[in-house]
Amino acid sequence: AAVALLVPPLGQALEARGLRPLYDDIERPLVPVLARMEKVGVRVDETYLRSLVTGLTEEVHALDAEIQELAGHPFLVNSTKQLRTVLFDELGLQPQKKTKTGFSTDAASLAKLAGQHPIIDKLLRYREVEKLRSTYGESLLAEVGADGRIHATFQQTVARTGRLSSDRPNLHNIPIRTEEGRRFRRAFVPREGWSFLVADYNQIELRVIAHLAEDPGLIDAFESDLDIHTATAARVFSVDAGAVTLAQRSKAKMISYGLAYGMEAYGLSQRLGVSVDEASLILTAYFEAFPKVKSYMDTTVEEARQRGYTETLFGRRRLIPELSSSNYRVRQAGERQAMNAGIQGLAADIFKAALVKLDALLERDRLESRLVLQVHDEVILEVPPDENAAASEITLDAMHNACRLCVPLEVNLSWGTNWAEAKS
DNA sequence: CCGTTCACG
DNA sequence: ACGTACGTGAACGGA
Ligand SMILES: [Mg+2]
Ligand SMILES: [Mg+2]
Repeated sequence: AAVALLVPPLGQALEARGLRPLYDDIERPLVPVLARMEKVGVRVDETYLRSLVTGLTEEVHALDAEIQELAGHPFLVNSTKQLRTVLFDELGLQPQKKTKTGFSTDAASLAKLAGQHPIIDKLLRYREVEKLRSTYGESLLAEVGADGRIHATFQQTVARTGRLSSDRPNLHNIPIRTEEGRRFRRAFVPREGWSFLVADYNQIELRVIAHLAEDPGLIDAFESDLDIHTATAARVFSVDAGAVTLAQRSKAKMISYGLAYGMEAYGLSQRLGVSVDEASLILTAYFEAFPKVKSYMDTTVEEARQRGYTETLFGRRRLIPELSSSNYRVRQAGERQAMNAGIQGLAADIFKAALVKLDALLERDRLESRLVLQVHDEVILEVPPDENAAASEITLDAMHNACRLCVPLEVNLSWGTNWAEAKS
């Protein structure tokens, strides 16, 4: 009753900002879709998860002892403060970079010290294993409910770009990049006798950039049959696609990823392990090959500066007060946020539209298949054996046709008896 | 409660 | 309120 009083003013606020379609067609219909996913949850193989934890706990324990032995005295390896003292005061290793509170001990800094002392390799391994044990072992186990499933909360109003987030637990950052971590994905399994269908967008942010910037080279690259990074490298380094080296491809790939974040020459140089001068040359070559990407970025920042906010293609706004800060660094950070918001935000809008559409199609066809997870550009469904074909078809349809851009939205589909299998 | 670190897209 | 790549959430240590 009291809530009814909110409808007129909130409705007017939506109208005034042109947000009515985004709300009516995407955000509001998405609420029950996410609610069902939370309620359904995802099944976890608890026994298997526990076995992973056991192995990791043993290794962490051993590494912990070795590290303290190499330090020459007991200390809390998990304490960055104590570790700083050991590395930079006692062992005399060269500090690489600073944080607010002292010298950094992050993995990138440690990696630069590799070979200078045997403690470094042990620490890197310790960090990796301890992360897996604590965050994805113990903590995930504690979230498994009496029904053998994990029920996260999917936040619709947290991320400033319009993305979803997941908490208690976060199911958006389950490991995949290392084989060791990827084992945790195997713990996520479908209902007995059913299968997982995983569908994810191929390069959605780069496609969004191609669309927004209307860059002919980038659009062409997506319409050719070439691998996108190879096609990009060919243009950047002015060689035939067939002559692109692996090193050139990986440089092109790194730029493409950094693009949506407003990466500069320094950032590129750090990630490529080349000099800032070389990185600067590569970045210049990129923007010469794709000039409209450059002008899109510039225009986006300028518009945001004037209005105080960015807007996605669907009208979603993000205020960026940092753009009028008197502090140069703060202002620069604001510029990168402005560049990124329209890109990450449009990809999120498209993905949400796909979720709503997919849910409607599952309902329309009275399928038992159900959405159990989503991760930014990926959906995971559990599917009974007799619905494989139908589920594939509507998932592809919903995602492929969620939005019409000037480049196709390509979707990868795969099946598995666990989350890891269905991603490989 | 903050800072650091690190997992993901 | 920050060096330099955006967006999250979580574990841990320490004040
Ligand atoms: Mg929960
Ligand atoms: Mg993808």
